[in-house]
Amino acid sequence: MGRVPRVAIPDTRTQLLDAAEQLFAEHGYRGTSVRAITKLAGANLAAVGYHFGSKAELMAAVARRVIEPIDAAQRAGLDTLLARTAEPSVGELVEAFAGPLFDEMSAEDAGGARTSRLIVTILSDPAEEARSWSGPGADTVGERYLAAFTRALPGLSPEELRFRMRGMLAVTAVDRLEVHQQPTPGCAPPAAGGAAARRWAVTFLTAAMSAPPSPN
Amino acid sequence: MGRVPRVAIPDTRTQLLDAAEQLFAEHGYRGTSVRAITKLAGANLAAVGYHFGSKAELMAAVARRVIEPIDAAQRAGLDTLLARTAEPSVGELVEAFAGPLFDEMSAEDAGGARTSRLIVTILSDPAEEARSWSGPGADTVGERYLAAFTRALPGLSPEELRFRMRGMLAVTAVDRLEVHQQPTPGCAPPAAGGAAARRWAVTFLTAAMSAPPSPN
DNA sequence: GATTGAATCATACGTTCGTTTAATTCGCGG
DNA sequence: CCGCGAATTAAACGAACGTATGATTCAATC
Repeated sequence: MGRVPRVAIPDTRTQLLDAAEQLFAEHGYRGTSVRAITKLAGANLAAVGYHFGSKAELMAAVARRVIEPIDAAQRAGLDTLLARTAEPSVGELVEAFAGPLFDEMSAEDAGGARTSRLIVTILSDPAEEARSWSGPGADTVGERYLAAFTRALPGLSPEELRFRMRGMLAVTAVDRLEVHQQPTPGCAPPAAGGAAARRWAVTFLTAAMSAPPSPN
Repeated sequence: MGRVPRVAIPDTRTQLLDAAEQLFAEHGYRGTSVRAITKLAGANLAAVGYHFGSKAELMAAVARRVIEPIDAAQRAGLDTLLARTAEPSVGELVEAFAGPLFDEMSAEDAGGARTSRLIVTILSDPAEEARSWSGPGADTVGERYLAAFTRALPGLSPEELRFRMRGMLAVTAVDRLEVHQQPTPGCAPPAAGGAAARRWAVTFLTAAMSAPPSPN
């Protein structure tokens, strides 16, 4: 289906990816037109169709490019952790899981803001298309962390553990989201920046994950 | 600007609100057309313009109707808490704050799924319009809880406390979101339902909120 | 029974959307 | 110098969008 250029990697392609990443992050998938993307990229309107096939496939390519380094960092962090000890602590697992989400979304540069916004856009988009944007990679690394947390937190039911892991993702994603989108006039900006938020998140999430099981 | 009906409360109006709430929750604001809303409501295409003025004002009305009972329950919970003791515990504050978010979004009925989905839609919509949808009421009750948490958690910087309160909202909203939108084929459904999720959330969030301040 | 005004209706307007088509440009190997 | 294919371009397509308009229905009022 998707027409694929046969030989070289044109510069227009990456410029389209850059423009799409920025605009999708700022205005959402449906709020961004192909015309706006190609205009920002300095390309022709038909370039999206030529290089990616459709607007949806362009979004999928953008999502893959954004998620891949985060996924790799989470995977590597778990690998080094398991290479050192067979039973990592909850705090170490939280750090390895949530840390990359902050490293790739550093608040200092504009790219971090776009990344966090884009991830929330993907996670919260009601379209079924969005479910295929992230790809299967994120699931497998999630399953590995789930197994590691299961060993670190005996006595916790699988359902409650899944709830807590969803909470981890929610805290990192939504926090970064509001930081970047809301000037929040009545509130002083968090001048500390992304480094502080990363510490706060690890503290917050380690305590949350370490909580004893709920009484049933 | 917005034409307002002068005398009675027509049934069409609430049917439009119901249909809009459902469709906005399922497909997002931009993904829902006025035509789809009026068709589901069994009303004429022009009914939205007549009763609400525009699609955006309809969304604002839907958001107000959804958020108001949650806001009232949070306010009432804090009131009864403060009437009993001047210094509520962290766990009590978490229960009073996060509890209504689960009560209004009970997983058993379809309305709860719509509500949670809709709240996430509002929170994550990149449009500036969305910022005015929730109204100022949520801010004031949030400020009251912030003050109460400040007294319950001395030694925590205002910035870190704000981070943690954002985390509370994120956990409840996004958890409910994924529960309802993702069948997650490889995962058994959380048969326990909303009551268990509410206990899990209170446990999770109480531990998170009670964590000692991060080292700076 | 005529009048009034809220409510609903069919319909059209102008715009914007994603996609497609066909022509054109351009670099490079033959 | 020619031709070939990748890349880009201009232009148009049909569809769907939000909104506005004017006619029409209908129950309550005098």
